[in-house]
Amino acid sequence: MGQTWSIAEVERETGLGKDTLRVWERRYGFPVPLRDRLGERAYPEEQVQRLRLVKRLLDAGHRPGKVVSLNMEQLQALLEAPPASRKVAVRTAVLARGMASLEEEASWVQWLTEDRTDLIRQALQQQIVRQGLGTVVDQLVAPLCVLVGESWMRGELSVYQEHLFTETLQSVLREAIASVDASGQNLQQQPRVLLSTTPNEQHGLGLLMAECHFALESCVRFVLGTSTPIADIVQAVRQLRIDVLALSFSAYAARRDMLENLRQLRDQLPEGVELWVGGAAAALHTKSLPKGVTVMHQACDVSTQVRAWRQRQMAP
Amino acid sequence: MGQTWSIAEVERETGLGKDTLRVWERRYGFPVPLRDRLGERAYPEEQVQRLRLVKRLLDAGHRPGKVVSLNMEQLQALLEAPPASRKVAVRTAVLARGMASLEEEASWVQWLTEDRTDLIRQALQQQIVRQGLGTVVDQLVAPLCVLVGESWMRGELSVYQEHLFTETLQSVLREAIASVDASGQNLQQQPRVLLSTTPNEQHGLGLLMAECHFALESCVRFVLGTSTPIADIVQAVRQLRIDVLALSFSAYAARRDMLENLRQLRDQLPEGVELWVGGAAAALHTKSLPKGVTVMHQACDVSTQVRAWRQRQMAP
DNA sequence: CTTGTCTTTTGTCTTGGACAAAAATATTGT
DNA sequence: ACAATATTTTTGTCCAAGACAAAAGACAAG
Repeated sequence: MGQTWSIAEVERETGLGKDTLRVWERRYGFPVPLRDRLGERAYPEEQVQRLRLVKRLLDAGHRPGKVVSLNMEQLQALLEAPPASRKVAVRTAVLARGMASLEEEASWVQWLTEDRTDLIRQALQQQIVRQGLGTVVDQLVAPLCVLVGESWMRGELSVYQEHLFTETLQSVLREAIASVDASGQNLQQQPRVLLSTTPNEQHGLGLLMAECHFALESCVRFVLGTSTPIADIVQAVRQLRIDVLALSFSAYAARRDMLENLRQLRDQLPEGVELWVGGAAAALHTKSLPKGVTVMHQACDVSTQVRAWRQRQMAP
Repeated sequence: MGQTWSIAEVERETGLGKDTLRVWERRYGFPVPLRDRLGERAYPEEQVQRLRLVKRLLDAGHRPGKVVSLNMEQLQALLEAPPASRKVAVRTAVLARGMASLEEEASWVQWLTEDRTDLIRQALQQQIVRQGLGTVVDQLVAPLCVLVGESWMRGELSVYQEHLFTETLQSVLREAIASVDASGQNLQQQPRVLLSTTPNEQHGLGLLMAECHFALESCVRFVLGTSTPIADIVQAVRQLRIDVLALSFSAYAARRDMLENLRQLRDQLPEGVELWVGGAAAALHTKSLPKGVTVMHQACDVSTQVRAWRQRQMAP
């Protein structure tokens, strides 16, 4: 008799809300947890595993009604099939085109499956020296993230390997930023930039890639890290006399939350403060964004926009 | 007529669960939100602000029944008063004793209120060169975190300033770790260490301080970052052939979750893998921990324990 | 001062119904 | 044939009031 999970534990473990889990039980007949002596739901390990696969498929664009009641084999089959939604497929292709060759791709992910983060770190550092930080971020790191996301989706990578990958990238990029800062500052007029993510957004990698470009352009940067409440972002913008607020939204961001947060920010920010957003979130690449929000479709757009900003400051 | 917040927004903004907000309304008569045309709760800004203060008092050890129904002035008064709970007071005193002098304390926090993170960064880097990384982590960084926590509690610091502080520390410590690694490896037998936090624990600073000591002892380190599901921690331990699993629990960790997670880990980890825990969580310093868990009461305990581990490996 | 027992407090879980926002599908116009 | 608009289906979140166990406080006894 294996262990069982409470509904709160399953929420943490799978990222599916309590209300959602209960309503699926009613509608689709899965999951149907056991009950403990108190009548509370007790999910067996096997159902939690199945929920993990379902969550992956939802993130990949599938619909609950189609996948929640499928059994393990059917879920596995779908995960290995090509992306269901056309939108997802297109976006992936756009992002991944930077990678130099198929062989290279294979070797990076291969290293990850073998837990050789030391090799990844070393190779990245070498590439930065050879090609420069900007190029590496745009043409290596960004496509690599997409690749890793896909491999993870297909179940070729464990969660821990993805964590390890993220930490390795962070470490390398932070080091690179530090050495950019050390190599002297440009004296032109520079924007004061605030970098953050909105509440419930825990992914800081996109922010770090953006910071690389801001650092290369010698901007004055203030990094708040992930998941800052809206009210506090606004306060920081005011007190730090920020020119540009840069936000990042990951692929896991809920469309609804993202739009709501952007709307609130645009309303509450002082006149003249620019709002730049980027990241893998699909909703960013649609037209439904509030006015006054600038979208970075690729990491290198940051550099372009900073130069445009300077021009605007010169001749207003 | 100002804007209002939905219950989900208030949950994100204050950290108080939906269920909790509803049950407070029943029991204590606060908050009593307006209702939108649909009958759903719409919290006015003023009540959200009051909830933010209540949350701070709860984190400081006050009890809901005593503080939820207080008005703004009464809450403000309590926040400026000394810590209510004796336990909290004791713990704070222990941790803060490292700081060299009262004047120094004042100036660090002062810099923060003036948003001079550049000065903090610079001063820390200087101190690392003068006194060494280990000493700085134990006697400067750790007490500083406690001080900042207290100042924040009293409302002297904004949320964004606390975020800024955390990011600055992270940046400095990561750089320091990188240069320790660069300065050559010890060839003695070293433990393979996995560093992480359990689900819902977003604070990674404690982990980073621990990593400093592990780095100084030339351990082989794998960093998973924050909030890794238990099952994935266990898998990582197995596949990476880990000797020591190091976890960090912040002051905001829920006692219940922490004990449950530790129990599960201790059950699922392979024989012979050590489980070391540390951090500001009050529950760590009680005796109610499962067997087979080693507590680091201070950051420098890490170095001591690593040396002890080596001895045990030599003569088993 | 510490240790064990009793009482109050407090967060989380329960049920089934409801509805709007999002997505998919059908229908219309060019 | 294709683009824009209208209709239908799907889906997540919210509501209510009640229940109970784990945590914390109070009190007693060694």
